[in-house]
Parts: sequence; C-alpha cells; structure tokens
Amino acid sequence: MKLATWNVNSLKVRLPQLLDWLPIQQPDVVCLQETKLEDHNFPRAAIEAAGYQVAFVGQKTYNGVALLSRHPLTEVSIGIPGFDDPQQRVIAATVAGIRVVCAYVPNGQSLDSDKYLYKLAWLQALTNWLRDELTRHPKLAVLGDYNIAPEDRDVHDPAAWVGSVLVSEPERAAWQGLLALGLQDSFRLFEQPEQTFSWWDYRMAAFRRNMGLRIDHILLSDALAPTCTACVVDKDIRKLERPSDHAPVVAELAVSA
DNA sequence: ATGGCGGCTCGCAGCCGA
Repeated sequence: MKLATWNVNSLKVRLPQLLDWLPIQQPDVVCLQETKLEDHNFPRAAIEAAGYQVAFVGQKTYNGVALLSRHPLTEVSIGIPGFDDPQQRVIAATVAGIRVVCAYVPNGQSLDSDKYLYKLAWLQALTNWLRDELTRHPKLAVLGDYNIAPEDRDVHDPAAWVGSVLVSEPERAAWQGLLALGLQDSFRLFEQPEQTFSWWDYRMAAFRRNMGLRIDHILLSDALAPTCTACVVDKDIRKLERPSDHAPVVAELAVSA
C-alpha cells in the first residue's frame, strides 16, 4: 500500500503532470493540497479515467484538498469537526481499513501576522480532533503540507531562517504535539540523505541550488508505523517544466489494500 | 534570501504562498 502527498499549487495547471505521474508511482492513495478549484471545476472525470476514486473540497483561488484512491473510499469527512473554517484545508476518508487525513496547514505568513495566530489555532484544533480520531481509528495516516520544518536539519540554511515562519518554536511545538498523540514522522523512520527537502522557492534558482525546506509530511499512527517500509521525497516531478514548488512525499506500507 | 517566481483574480496590479 503506497500513500502519497503532493501540494500541486493549482490542480488546473498541474493536472497533466499528475496524470503522467500516477502510472509511474502507482500510489494507492494520493492526498493533494492547493487544488485552487471550486468543486464544479474539479477534473473528476480525468482522475477517474486514470483509475482513481476521488473526494475533494475546494474554493476559488486558495486552498482546496483532494483524496484519490485506487480502492473504495468511504466515510468521507470535510474540515475539522467543531472548528468553523471558511478555508477548505482538510478532507479525510477510510481506505482499506486505514483512516487517511489530507491536510493543508495554514502558512502563517509571518510571526507578527494574524495569519500566524490562525495557523497556531488551526494546529491546535487539528491536534484535538486527531486525538479523538485516533481512538476511533488506531490505524491513522495524516498526510499533507504542514508548513512546518520540524528540525534544523529540515532547513537548507537554519541560520538564515531563524525567527521565520515555518521554523518558529511555537510551530515546532505544535508539531511535537502531533507526535505526542502517537504519530510518527515516516520520513525519519529510515536513513535519509542529508539536505532532503520537499519545497523550494520558485525564486533564486532555489531548486537547482537545493535551497529548500522539508515541510510536507506523512505521519503514521503507532499502529501503522511498524508496517512502513519506505518513505521518500520524489524530486523528479519538481524537475519538469512549470513545476509545483513542492515535490511529492511517498510512503510504502506492508499492508494489503 | 528577504527581490528576483508563479498562480490567482470580473486581472492589466496586487495579493498570497513559503
């Protein structure tokens, strides 16, 4: 069972890349973020023709998430229950007995921004919800763009990023709060090349110079983590013309679908 | 690194992302 997450930064623009990529990686489940599409514009037919069921929720211009699955997708839920949020950032479903949550955590903009306070409140709401969700679904996977680089080794130049959004202590504390629920960072279950990132700024030839951050993650519950056999960042798609600024993260589980 | 890119919008400049 292969799980993937990818912030596409506009599914309208990235759909051809997605359709090319699906048969190459052959993921069982794909979580997409920043689809930036209203539901009536979602390319359902093209994705179903590629062999995937799909659940999605979106809005114009910003945000928007989708779940693709080669297997039946049940118990679809949208948003964080009890957290009133006009921004479409969460969709969840059950696939082959695994509860899969697709999350697009707010960016936060800067530490003195109202958006930063929203980000921290949002992360607290996510944490509270996942605590409950884990009691209902011990086999839980939370994939998405967390907009948090958990440690300095997830940052190309930690000194340059001190005091910045994505690396601040409150954000990293929120990340630790998620782990404390009984979730594990699948990427760190394995030996990994140093300077492995999942996002690179479009500017300054940042990708070519590998000036990136690791902010896209696959968290697996304690019940699921022992089944994980690999977790990698798939950089190939970031090398294409007109790429997303994010690369997909892919985890393999030794469980049958 | 603090810009420089790229995506979006009843666009033609400004906002946002990260």
